[in-house]
Amino acid sequence: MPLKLATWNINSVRLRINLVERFLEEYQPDVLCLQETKCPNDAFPSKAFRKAGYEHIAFHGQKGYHGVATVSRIPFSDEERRDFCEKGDTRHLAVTLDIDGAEGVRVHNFYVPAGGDEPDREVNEKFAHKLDFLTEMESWYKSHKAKKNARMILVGDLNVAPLEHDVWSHKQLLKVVSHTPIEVEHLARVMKAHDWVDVMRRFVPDEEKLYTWWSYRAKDWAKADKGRRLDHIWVTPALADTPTAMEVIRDARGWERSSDHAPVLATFDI
DNA sequence: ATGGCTTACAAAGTAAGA
Repeated sequence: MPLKLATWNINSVRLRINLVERFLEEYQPDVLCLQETKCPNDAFPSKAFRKAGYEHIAFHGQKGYHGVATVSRIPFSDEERRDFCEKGDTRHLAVTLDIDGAEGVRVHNFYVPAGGDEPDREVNEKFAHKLDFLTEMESWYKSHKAKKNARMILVGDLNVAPLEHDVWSHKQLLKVVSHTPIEVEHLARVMKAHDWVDVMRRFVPDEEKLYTWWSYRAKDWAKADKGRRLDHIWVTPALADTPTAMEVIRDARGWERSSDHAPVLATFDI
């Protein structure tokens, strides 16, 4: 069956609930994973999602910042919220989609720490946290590897743009957090831990520019086009042959009072 | 000219994003 799944760093789900509704209406994903919901659990706008046909809702939020949520038209079970780095923050949520004739597909939704300004773990504890978070992801997925045929999708704002053409200027961003070699190495180790497949780059060659985030600070973000690919969709080898389409919904970045991230939409034949 | 903006918050400036 076809499965349409989207990931979007929404930068406040309450402020932009109208944009989320528009996105669901126009693009009709089966599953939407949100990051930076900035919303405590008791204030999550579940009603709007149910009204839009997304009856299956899981969230993991806190006051003020961070927060992830997964909403779905397909039933799911086995909700899991892992506390990476024992910070007590809200950066991970996993569910298992109940898909016919299969043991289910596990969807991991991540919001990896941004890492602050200075790319040096000795002087910047936010950067240390980011690297440690990635290292913990690596060891966690290594421990999953016993289940070699696990059918998993990993999405979210990973806050790392790994390839040269995942940023507008490789040279100018080498010392800018999100594109430094040490972050790229850490992310590569996470990928290797379960032989994750980079779904977005299956559809766009490595030599082509591909972004999901554009700063609010540019006067004209579309014209400057100084983007970065911070948001990702990965699958385990068991699902490597299932992706049939992928699109960055750049249009949504231009909607009135939009998030600084665009949604990424992928279709699978599961 | 990448940081110029944007968000949440028991609210004026602070923290956070990246």
